[in-house]
Amino acid sequence: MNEKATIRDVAREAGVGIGTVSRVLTGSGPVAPATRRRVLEVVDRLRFRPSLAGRRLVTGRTMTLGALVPFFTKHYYLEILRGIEQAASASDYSLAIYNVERPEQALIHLEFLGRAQRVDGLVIIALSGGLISEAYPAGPPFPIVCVDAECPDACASISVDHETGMYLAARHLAGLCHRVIALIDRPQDPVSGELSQARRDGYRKACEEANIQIREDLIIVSEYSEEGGYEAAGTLLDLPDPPTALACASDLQAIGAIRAVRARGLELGFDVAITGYHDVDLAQYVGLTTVRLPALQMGMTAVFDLIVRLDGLEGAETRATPPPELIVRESCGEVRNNSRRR
Amino acid sequence: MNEKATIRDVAREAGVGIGTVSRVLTGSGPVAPATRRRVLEVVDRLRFRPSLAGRRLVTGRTMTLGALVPFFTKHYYLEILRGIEQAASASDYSLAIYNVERPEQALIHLEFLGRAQRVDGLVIIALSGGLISEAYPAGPPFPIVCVDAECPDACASISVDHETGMYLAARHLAGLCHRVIALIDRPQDPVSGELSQARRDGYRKACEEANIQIREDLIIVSEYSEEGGYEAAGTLLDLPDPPTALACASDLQAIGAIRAVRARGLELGFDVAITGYHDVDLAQYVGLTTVRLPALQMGMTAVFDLIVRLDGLEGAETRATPPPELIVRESCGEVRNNSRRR
DNA sequence: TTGAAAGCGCTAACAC
DNA sequence: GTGTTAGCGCTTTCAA
Repeated sequence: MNEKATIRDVAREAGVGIGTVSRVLTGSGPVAPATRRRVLEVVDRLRFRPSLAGRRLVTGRTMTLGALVPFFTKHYYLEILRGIEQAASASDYSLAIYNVERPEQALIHLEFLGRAQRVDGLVIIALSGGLISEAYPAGPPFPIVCVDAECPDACASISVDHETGMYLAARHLAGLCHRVIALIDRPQDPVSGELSQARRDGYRKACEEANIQIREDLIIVSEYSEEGGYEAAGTLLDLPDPPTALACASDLQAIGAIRAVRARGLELGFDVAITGYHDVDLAQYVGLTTVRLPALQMGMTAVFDLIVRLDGLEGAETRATPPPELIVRESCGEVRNNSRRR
Repeated sequence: MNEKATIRDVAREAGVGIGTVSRVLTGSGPVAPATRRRVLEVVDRLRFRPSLAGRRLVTGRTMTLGALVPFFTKHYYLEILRGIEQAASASDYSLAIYNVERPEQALIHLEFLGRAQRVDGLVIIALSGGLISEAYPAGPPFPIVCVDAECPDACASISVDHETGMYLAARHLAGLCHRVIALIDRPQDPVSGELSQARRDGYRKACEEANIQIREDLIIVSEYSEEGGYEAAGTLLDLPDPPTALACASDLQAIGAIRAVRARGLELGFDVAITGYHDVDLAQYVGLTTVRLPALQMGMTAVFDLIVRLDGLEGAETRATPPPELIVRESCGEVRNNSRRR
C-alpha cells in the first residue's frame, strides 16, 4: 500500500494486462474506450506514475535537455538561458545545465555528455561550432541546437541578425551627424575568442549609406567586459583624430567606454556619443542607447526546435525570432553640430 | 562492434561472469586482483560505460541534483547558482534547474519533483521553508538543502549571517557620524514576500552601540528591485526629519535609492550616504559601498552538504561559509559634519 | 572469490 | 482489442 505502485499493480486492479496499461499511458496502440477509462481510473486511484527509469531503459530516452552556457555572469546569456528554462519547463523535459567559464570546460562537458547518456538533446549558447566537430568527429550523438553561433551542418541554429543590429546603432549615430564613428566589436564566442563578421558588416553598411569613409583604425575588437570597453575606448579617444561616436558590441563594453569618456573629462552625449548592445537591465539605469535582442525568445525557440526534432512533432514549425530593435536613451545626446566640441 | 558495449560484452571478453564485472565497477564486493585487472583492461578496450538507465532502474538513483532558484535575473541568486553548478560539475551528479518567477511556480516545481523521480536531492535558494512543508506534508521525498532561507528541521540549511552583514553597514554609517540612519529592508523570500529578522537586528545593534535612538519610521521594507529602492528612498527623504544615511538590503535597491537622491537634487556621499548589499558587479561601477556575501561558496557548500547526505561520505564535513564583508567605495562620502548640509 | 539467476518497471512485438 | 512474453543493462542475492 505504501509502496509505489507499478504498472503491474495497475493491470491487476483494472483486470487487464500490463500491455494494455502501457498502451493507454503511451497512446501507442488501440484500446477500447471502456477499458481505457477503467485503466485511467485505477491509475488515478493508485496515484500511479510510470517510472522514468524503467521507461528510459527500454526507450533509451532520458527526457532531459542539456544547456551549455558560457559565463553565467553575462546577462545576455542568462536571458537566453531563461528562455530555455521556460520552454523546457513547459514541456516534458527537464533541463540540465553545464557552465563554461574556462575554454577547456566546453570540450570537457561536450565529451562527458557524448558518453554519459544524460541528455536527449543539447542547446549550446554562443559557443563556436568548431567545438562540436572537435568533440564529436563522427557527428553529434544527439540533436544539437546552437543559439547565436555558427555551427556545423549537422546542427540547427537559432541566430539573430547582428548585421541589422549594428546597422541600426551606426545609422542612428550617423543620423545624429557624427562623421567619425568607431566600432568597438567583441568576439562572438567569449570562450574561444572567435570573431563574427555580421556586426562589422552592419557598421560598414551604415557608414557607406551615410557617405562616411571607413577608417580601419576605428574598428577594434575588445574583450566582452567593462574593462575591455574601457581600454578600447581609451585607445580610440587618444587617437590624433578621435571618433565622436562609439558603437559598442555589448552594453558592458559601452559602460566601460562611458567610464573612459568621463575619465578624460569629456561629456557623454555631448562630446562623445555611445551606443551599447543587448539592452541589459543596467542600460536603462545608465541611460544607454542600445540595441535590444530577443534573447528570451531565442532561448525558447531553440528548445521548441530541439523538441520538434526529438519528438518529430508536426505543426510546431520553428517560429522566427523577432529582429533587433534600437532603444534610444540619453547616451547619444542630440543631433551634433560641429561648433559643439569644446 | 559499433553497438555500445554492455556489461555482458565485458564479461564475455574477460572470461568472467557479469556479477564480477559489476563488482569491479562498483567496488561492492571482493575481487581477486588479477581478475580485477583483466576486467578493467577489457572495460578500457571496449570503452565500456555502465548505462545510467540500467543502474538507475535497480539502484533507484538518478545521479542528478536539482536546484530551485528564484529570479534568474537577480545577480545574487545567480552567483549562488554558479557555485552550485561548479560543485555539481566537479561531482558525479548533473544539475537540473527549475526557475521560479511567479509564486505558484515554486509549489508546482516542488510537487513535480516530488513524484517525478528526477533528482536525488535538491538545493533550494532563498525560498521560504514553509513551501517545503506545504509541498511535502509527509516530509521531503529526498534530501533538501536550503541556501539563505529558513527551513524545516527535515532539511539542511546553508545560511549567511545577515545580522553581521547589516551591522557592518550600519556601523560604518554611524562611524561616519550619521545620526539619522534609515534601513531599507527587503523580503527575504522575493517570491512569498516573507521577511527575516536578521538584518534588522544587525541594524538595531549598530544603532544602539552608537547611541542612536531607533525610529520605527526609518525602517521600511521595499521590493527587491531598483524601483523598490527608489520609492522607499523617496518616502524616507520626504520625511519631516529625513535620514542622512540609507542602509539598503540589496544593491539593486541602493541603486534605486541613489536615483531618488539625485532626483531631489541631493548629492550622493555628501547630503546622503548609501550602502548596498551583495556587491553585485554594478556596485563597483556605481561606486557603491556595500556588503559582500560569500554567494559562490554558499552554493558550493550546499552541494557538498547534499552529496555527503546522499553518498554518506565521511571526512567531507560541511565547511562553514565565510562571513559577510564590508566593501567601502564612494557612496558614503567622508566623515559627516553637521555644517555640511546645504 | 566467483558465476548464474532473479528481478528493477517498462515498452514493444507477437499471438490470439 | 487485448494478454503474454521477451528483453532493455544493471545490481544483488545465492550457491558453489
